[in-house]
Amino acid sequence: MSDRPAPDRRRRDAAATRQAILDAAVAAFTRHGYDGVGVRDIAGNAGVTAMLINRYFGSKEQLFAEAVDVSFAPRTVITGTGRELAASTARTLVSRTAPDAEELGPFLLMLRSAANPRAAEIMREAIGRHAGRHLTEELSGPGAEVRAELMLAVQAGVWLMRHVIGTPALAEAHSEDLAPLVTTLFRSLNPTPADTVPQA
Amino acid sequence: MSDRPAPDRRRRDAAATRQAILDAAVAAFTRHGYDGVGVRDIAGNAGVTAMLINRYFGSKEQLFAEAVDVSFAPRTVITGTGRELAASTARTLVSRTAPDAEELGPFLLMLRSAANPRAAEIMREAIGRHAGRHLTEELSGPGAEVRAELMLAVQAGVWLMRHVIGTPALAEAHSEDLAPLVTTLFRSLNPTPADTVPQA
DNA sequence: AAGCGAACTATACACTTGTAGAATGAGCGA
DNA sequence: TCGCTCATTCTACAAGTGTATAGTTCGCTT
Repeated sequence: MSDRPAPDRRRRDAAATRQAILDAAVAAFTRHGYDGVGVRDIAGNAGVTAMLINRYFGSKEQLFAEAVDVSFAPRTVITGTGRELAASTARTLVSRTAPDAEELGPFLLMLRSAANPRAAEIMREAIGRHAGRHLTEELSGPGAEVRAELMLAVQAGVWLMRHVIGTPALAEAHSEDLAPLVTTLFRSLNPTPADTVPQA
Repeated sequence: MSDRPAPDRRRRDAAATRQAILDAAVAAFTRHGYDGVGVRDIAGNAGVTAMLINRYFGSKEQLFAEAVDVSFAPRTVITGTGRELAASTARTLVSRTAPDAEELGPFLLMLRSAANPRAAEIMREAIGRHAGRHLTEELSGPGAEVRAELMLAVQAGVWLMRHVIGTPALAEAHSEDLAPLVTTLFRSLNPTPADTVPQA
């Protein structure tokens, strides 16, 4: 399970090694999930021995926590603002979940690690710290938190069905056909500021 | 990890034992995912030894395949028909994903097993065989398959954020507040038959 | 060049995993 | 009551898990 070749041997550099481990961890956890990777795999991809993980991070769990933080922090869970938020985010989501796309990201990490309760807890906290807060600010109005989390839910669901499970219609759908549908979904969660939240 | 007490000892009855194993497997895979349970756990909950799993199902993987089929087959992934489909399905989804609800179901099984590629493949096939086909028939019009799978995606996403990750706003939301939002989501995927699919 | 602290590795342990093969024991027809 | 069949269990194995302890070697400082 050596997803990528070990980088050139570093001259002994603690900071660089730590970073290499963290990078390898983000990639590996994203591809295989928390329980799907062993510390030996991660260390191997970083070009070191498994023990260094404990030395620099304390445990696999703490490494995961840092990897989650890295993956969730700067990522563009939403793109665009105001009226363009829905369409822009939908386009980004659709293009990133395309079968050939290779820019993975936090949703994949979340989906593939969700089975582990401790991992789920760690990810919940990271969402609160990063994506959730950010999204809530963008979606004004009553119940912004709930609508923000629903928007995350929709994105996670699309990632799941289109990229992880690989449901045929969704996986093979063309971007130009899929984006409008997803845009509609997002818009129903983010009505233009003057509107009120639609009630059923 | 003995989630439920072993049932009373059966008199030697191959069919009943097989069924007991299958029931225990559905429960265990739903709660912990494919990689999160061992055959010894499942067998223990069924009141037998791990070896019987191989005897009756061939392997853990084949047991999982049967468990997936059982879990996906008769479940009500959608409820109601026509104009009531969106609101009815939303109500069901919201009540089932409530924090205290204890009727689990196929979405949890899917989310918690998604990390394993082989499990994902098995589940994709089961969806095509059951839920996907059923839903597509209900959602007429062009692109029904894609919209059906998007509807599954939304449901999976809500399950994920509300029940698995436990994102605070969604987890604590009252049903009467959440159901209308989800209904809106579903409606945008299932416009009343006379309408055309909304374009962005 | 010597010494020392830090970066890194080797070995090992206790445990769990899925599954194979042989042994056991219950229940039923005779 | 015997004896056979098959449901069920026992024992075992090879592989893999996370991590602790102890050892090795690099490279900077003096």
